[in-house]
Amino acid sequence: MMKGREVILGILRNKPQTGYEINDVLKNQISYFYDGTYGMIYPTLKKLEQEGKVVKQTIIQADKPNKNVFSITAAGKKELQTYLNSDAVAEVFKSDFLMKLFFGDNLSRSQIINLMEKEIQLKTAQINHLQSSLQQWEQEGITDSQKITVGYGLAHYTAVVDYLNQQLAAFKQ
Amino acid sequence: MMKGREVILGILRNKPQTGYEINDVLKNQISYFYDGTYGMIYPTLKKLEQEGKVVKQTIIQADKPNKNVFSITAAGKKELQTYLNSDAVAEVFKSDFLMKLFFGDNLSRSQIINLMEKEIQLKTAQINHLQSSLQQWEQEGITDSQKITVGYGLAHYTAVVDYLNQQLAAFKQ
DNA sequence: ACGCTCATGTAACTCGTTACATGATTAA
DNA sequence: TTAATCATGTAACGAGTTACATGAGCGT
Repeated sequence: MMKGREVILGILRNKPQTGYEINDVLKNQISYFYDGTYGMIYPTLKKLEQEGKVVKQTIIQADKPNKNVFSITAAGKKELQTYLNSDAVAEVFKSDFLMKLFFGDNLSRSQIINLMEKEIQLKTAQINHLQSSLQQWEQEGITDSQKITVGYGLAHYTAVVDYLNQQLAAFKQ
Repeated sequence: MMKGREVILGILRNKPQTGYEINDVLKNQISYFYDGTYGMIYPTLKKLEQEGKVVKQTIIQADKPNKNVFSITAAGKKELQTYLNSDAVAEVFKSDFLMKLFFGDNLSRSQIINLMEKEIQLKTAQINHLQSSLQQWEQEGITDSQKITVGYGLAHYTAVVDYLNQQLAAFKQ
């Protein structure tokens, strides 16, 4: 399974960026299949720099905090490519919602309904997020493969929302 | 997000079981939304025992290795219930496949096709696994909520397999 | 002979999380 | 005056992974 370092190398593959900007990409562009935090980003960039996989350039700014822009090196590109060429391993999926449903023998009827309704809300919000992101990327440029990843996310989320709505209706009767 | 200890307490909630049997449940019944290994199971059982959340009973067997059967205690049930009553947090989803598709600008056409075909195979196998498990559980007894979790998994997998087949066909043209 | 099922565990390690720590500018 | 945006980092901790270690019985 991919690690933070590979994700960061992937994000830097075409364009030098700061840790702050990397966080933005994580949150807005690939949050569907990966999530990371600053506590991972900065230490990983430091390590990649020490290994010569990325190089840092400090930019002094007057009205904003200074920033460190990282670019991928040839060694970094090589590591990324090696990862990209390796076999994809099975996804990781952990669901608190399903866990609660599965083990919640003695949850009340209303608790189960509440659980399902909240899950539907969460997923609906994620669908909206993906859809609005897609519109933005289409303007900025997105590859066909990248479009497939977004479509994959939408297919997944809409399927489970439809399923849950249907089950919820049946459950309420 | 749920942790191994909560999953184990959930598995033991109705029936005392050994670490070996817990592993079986993880692999066959809830692998869709959780995965764990012996390296997590045994240390966690040990810790839960020290905390008085489970109790161990050793059973001497003649023709097989001895086994340690763990039962949940009142304290364990309380912890499980507290977890079950807490708000469900967003699922964790990490996909090596989507990562490779997203960052694979310079993968060849055939590599992309290969990636998608393997993903379809993997997911199809998981659909078959879920379906055959469902049949078995229906004989052994499964609650309505548990049936919903399996249906959720099937809805998810079939949606993405359909989507990928469709995209693959378009991509190949 | 070979591999599967049953059965339990530890030690080292890795990766990432959470919380902490700082601080200026700008828009509402 | 309050929150958001821009911007970077560390330290302690937690949870789980991987690899190792052992071994009998049963079916083909």
